[in-house]
Amino acid sequence: MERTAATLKALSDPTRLRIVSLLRHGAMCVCDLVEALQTPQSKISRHLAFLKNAGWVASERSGKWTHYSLAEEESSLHKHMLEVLKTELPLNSVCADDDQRFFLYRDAKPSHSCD
Amino acid sequence: MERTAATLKALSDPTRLRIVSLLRHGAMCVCDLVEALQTPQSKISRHLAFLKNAGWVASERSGKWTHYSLAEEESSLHKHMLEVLKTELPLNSVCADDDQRFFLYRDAKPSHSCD
DNA sequence: TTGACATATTCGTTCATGCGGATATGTTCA
DNA sequence: TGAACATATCCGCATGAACGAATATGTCAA
Repeated sequence: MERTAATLKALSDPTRLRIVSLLRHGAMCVCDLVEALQTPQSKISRHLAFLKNAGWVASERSGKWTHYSLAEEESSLHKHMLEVLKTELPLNSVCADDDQRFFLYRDAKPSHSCD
Repeated sequence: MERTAATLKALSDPTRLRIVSLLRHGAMCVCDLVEALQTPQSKISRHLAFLKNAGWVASERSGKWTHYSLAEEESSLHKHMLEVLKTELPLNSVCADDDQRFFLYRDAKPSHSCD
């Protein structure tokens, strides 16, 4: 029960919800998130650590960059929650705006600039 | 987004998850919850207030007693989350034990003793 | 090896939350 | 009215989270 509560606690912050929503587009590095969310790097990094610790995201280092992605679902609750989040979060205007900025930014930057 | 985070924050505590799980059996008064969860009354009452404030439960006064029940879903996210919780929480052994105690207690007490 | 860059962590502060125990509020019934 | 009961709220305390700003760590490239 403690573990379940901790899993859900990770979803109790607006910045973390925005990150989860954005990551449904696939893996991305911290600088992508900083751009899309227009939020200081240290804040993003801290929330990513929180999400990772709770099992929501996974990270993989690639040279200078660390790519974050949604983690494999470790439990049935995790899996079903993630389905709901993927469906519901994008409907929120804040997340929709993040998506917009993310696509603009991604299309503008040279491909493979973060590998 | 703030509201969504607040809704989910209400699910970030073990006692509150146990309450939500138990309430799937229908409306009950605070004393039922105190019995089933074997938890001090002030603690139950505080968490009920938190859940009510977040929109997860509704209360109705009936004489001396206040009956709590799961609230009408106010949003799509709320609705889908509740479906997941109703399915997943009872699988947890802590909630299963609560259920057990609840049924024993309810069957033992005179009917209509809390109306 | 030095400098530039991406990311993580620390520091100090502020605010929220959780708790048990005590008490307040509100209701019923004698 | 006053006692008994159900529930809500307050107190004092301890812990945890969030934040911006600064700094540390790790990697690359010249």
